[in-house]
Amino acid sequence: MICTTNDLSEWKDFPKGLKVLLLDEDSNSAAELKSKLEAMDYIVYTFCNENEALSAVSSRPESFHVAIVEINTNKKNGSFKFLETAKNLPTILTSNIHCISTMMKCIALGAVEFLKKPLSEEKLRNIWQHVAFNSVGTDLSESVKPVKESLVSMLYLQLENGEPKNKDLDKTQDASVIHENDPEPSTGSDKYPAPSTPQLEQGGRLSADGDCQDQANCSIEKESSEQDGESKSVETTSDNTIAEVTIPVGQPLGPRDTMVTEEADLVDGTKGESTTYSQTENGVNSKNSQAVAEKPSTVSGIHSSCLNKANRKKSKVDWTPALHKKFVQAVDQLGIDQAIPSRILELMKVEGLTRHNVASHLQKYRMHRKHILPKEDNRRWPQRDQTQRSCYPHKPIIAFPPHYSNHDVPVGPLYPMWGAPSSIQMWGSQGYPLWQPTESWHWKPYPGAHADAWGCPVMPPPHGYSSAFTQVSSYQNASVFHCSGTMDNRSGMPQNSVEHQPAEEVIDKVVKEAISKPWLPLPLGLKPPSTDTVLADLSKQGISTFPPHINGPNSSCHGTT
DNA sequence: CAGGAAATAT
DNA sequence: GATATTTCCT
Repeated sequence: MICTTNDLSEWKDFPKGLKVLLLDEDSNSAAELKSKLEAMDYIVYTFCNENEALSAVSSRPESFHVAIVEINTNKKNGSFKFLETAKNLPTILTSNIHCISTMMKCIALGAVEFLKKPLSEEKLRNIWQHVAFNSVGTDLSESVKPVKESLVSMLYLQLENGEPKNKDLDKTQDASVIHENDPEPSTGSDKYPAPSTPQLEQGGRLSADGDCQDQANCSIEKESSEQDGESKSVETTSDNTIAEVTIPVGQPLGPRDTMVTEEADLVDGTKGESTTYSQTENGVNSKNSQAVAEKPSTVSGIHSSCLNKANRKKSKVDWTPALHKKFVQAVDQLGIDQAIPSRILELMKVEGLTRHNVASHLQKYRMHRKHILPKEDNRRWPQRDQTQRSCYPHKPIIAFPPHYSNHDVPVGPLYPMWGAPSSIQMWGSQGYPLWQPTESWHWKPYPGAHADAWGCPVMPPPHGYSSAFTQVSSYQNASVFHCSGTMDNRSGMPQNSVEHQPAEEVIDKVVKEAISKPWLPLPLGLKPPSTDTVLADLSKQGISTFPPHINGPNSSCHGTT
């Protein structure tokens, strides 16, 4: 959608050189596809045998930029295996079968797209979008470099193309910009801290609007104003790469890959400089390339690969759900009382983030907690719906807790999902855990996982309980279908605040995990039962004594590490 | 200098 | 109006 047909036609020769691995057991189909792809200048490597394809991928991963795998009814597993094995290779699945669940599964397993056959030129033409142009730390990035560059120049060519006369204008402005902010040319990558990890974030889409001319004329003033000497933070930079720069970095931190991307800013201020922190769950490659340079227009990046630096002046931290999650986890871990900006910052380990950023976020976070939670509490307790929401279906675990009105502390988080009575619903039915709520952080990440981010359990117990959230998410990703069951409404069920309970297995697993690893934070949404509650519970079950270790996480874990 | 709250800016 | 940044006070 970002690219119009026109754009594409102008780029017609763009994908030239992009290497496509084609796996299709039907040689006819394969041949046909191959020729189509080749007609578009893709370089196609055909495989009719999955194992061969896989070995090719593993032996020379850099040889493929994207894979197109066809799956047929009888041998679905094959492609799943491919997906699972060739994780680093953006894989597009194609098939005659158009089964939503299969599609979902494929996506959940990491496929970047599912195309139904027949594959039209139109469909094929865009496959390059899935190439991880910015994927650093992968061989891929290297091999794709030429393509990337090609794309870049293509982009600018096109721009100039559209409006030759602007070129001058651009140049002029651009030049000034560069001079101002760019004391020293060349790649300044080393100067700035790189983000923390490699990820497979896909390159953003380049939107080249023919209209950019308009903006080309826009004024570019802000540039002059400041270049804070203490560049505040987020400066990532890698050398070339036009509009969007994604920096890889250090070591893989498992699920907490974090990356920072920097958008090129548009002089016109439309979407000024902005930095986006985002992370990907490691599980499936998430391909939410949100960071997209709106319009490369004015500040043509072409003249300035140095744009990076020019950019790095003032960037705005975008508290994406992922980033926020990290934040929350950090706060959790520290405990509400220990949660101070500097510590949180440390825990988050997000390159480029500053203490100020965190402080600011924390401020807001606290505010929300104070205002939102109390209300929720009052609203919720008086009702009798805890019963089924409870993790312990057999009985309401907690009697009505006294309403602690204010201190944001004591109030045990309510049950599974507090909060957002209705808002959560929306995503309760989603089927694509991969989707990322792009906007506000009212994001409700995943169904069943928890509710409002703010309302999260970052509570009193010094040892937060949220990290497991990640796990929950993963589980859910793994079982994309579980939610289907949510739909069927058991008649009698009062539509309690939260009906979309995750699949039981998921809950089980999480609970089990929580039980077996008491030292880990509880999953969001799970509330440690109070000691009293537990005792009462046990006694009702005829158990009057209990081993010491059973003591509630709640009351005892004050491990002030 | 850091944390936190309030004022500003976008 | 919300959210992020900056400023100011402690």
